[in-house]
Amino acid sequence: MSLTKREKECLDVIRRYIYENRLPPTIQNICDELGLKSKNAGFKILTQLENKGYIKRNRFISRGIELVERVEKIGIPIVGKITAGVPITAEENIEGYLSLDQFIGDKDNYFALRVIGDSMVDKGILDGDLAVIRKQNEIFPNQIGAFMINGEFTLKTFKVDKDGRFYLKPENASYRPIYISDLDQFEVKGVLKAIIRSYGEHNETRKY
Amino acid sequence: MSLTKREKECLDVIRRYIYENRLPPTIQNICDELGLKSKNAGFKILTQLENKGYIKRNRFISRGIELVERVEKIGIPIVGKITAGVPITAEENIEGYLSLDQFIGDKDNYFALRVIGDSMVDKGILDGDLAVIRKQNEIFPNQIGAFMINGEFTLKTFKVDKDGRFYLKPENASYRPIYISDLDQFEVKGVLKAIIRSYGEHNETRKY
DNA sequence: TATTTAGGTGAACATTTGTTCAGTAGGTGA
DNA sequence: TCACCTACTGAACAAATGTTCACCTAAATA
Repeated sequence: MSLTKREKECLDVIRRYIYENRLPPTIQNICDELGLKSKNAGFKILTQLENKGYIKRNRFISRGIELVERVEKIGIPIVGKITAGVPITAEENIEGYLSLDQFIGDKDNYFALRVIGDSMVDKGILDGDLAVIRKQNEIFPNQIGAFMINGEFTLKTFKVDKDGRFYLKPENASYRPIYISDLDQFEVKGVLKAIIRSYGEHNETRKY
Repeated sequence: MSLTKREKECLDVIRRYIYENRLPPTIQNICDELGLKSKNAGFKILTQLENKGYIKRNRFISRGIELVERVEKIGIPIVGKITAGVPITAEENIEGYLSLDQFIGDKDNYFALRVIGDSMVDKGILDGDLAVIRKQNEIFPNQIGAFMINGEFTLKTFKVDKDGRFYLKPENASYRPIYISDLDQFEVKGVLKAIIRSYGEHNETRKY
């Protein structure tokens, strides 16, 4: 069932509140955020969201709101295709959200990136993996990081050769290192902090 | 600073409440669990836990309790060394906890396993990775699973050869497949659902 | 012995919270 | 035109919530 504009706004408020406070909002909190003067207005929207299956409510406890959607939506943003020039965590780049409480404390400094291609397989990073990146503009040699080079976004190992030249090393023998010259537009976007890989359903018929 | 018995009990109650309800408890909730008749008793314990740095409190909102410890403790258990014969998720096997809200709903059916060795590197599973396993006693061919064979716990790909014989395939050319005979004590413990790898700190000196 | 500390009870309180009832106003479709 | 929906306001209320004050008790400590 589809959401009205107001219901969607309400859902966003709930998501954001949980993200920021690590616990669900009260009805009053929601009303404040939506600019509603009567708690009843918020109460009704919640009931609608519940009926449409977007939230679950525990009527016996305060703040008893639970998002039915995968809680991925509450955590750090998963960046899909990166649009060059646009800030990484801009809305249009976000594929979903990942909740990894390990990173509690400075969640804002993280984002996740869907790995495309096999250029890092030798380090056990496969196509489709989720790379959790901590935003930073500097990086140590031999660290794996996320880089923007000539408008392209990429995950590689940062290296410095004996002559002090920088290059990005794909961890796959069939790819060549990318040397960075002064002519290149180059930017360190962050450093790899974790890899998360999900295994889906089986593809066979008989179970044992 | 160390905890008194009661403080530790209180902390456990908070952890469990969050785990079960996905939001922090009220003071009353805590008192109920601890068998306290006066909210003041719980209030005081919370203040002590706060002073000792085990929780943070937001005094402006209800349920404003936040665990300071890594929230890893609230999620699914991370199994370290497995003691043969002992249930996998028995206390002595548990290395820590992992919070991965992706698995919300049936968290109880998951555990995480620290990967030891390089027997699965060809599938991008490295030494030290965390393998998230869903408990089940059956598995499809070609799925990666956790198995107990002759008292040893292992993560391998489950295979059936053309003659219908079962074997566990290490994903590393230097290891040999393990055929399962009727003489072997063999058990399927679960199926691999995710791999999580954390990257620690740098090991270089100069940052760029 | 006197005092501190952990661990309570019990009552009181101002707010917050969830909820219900009774309305209002604009827009849409029959 | 009428009914209906979305989207509110406003008032009321019982219960829950966080907090404070006064006081109790057993065990450890000075």
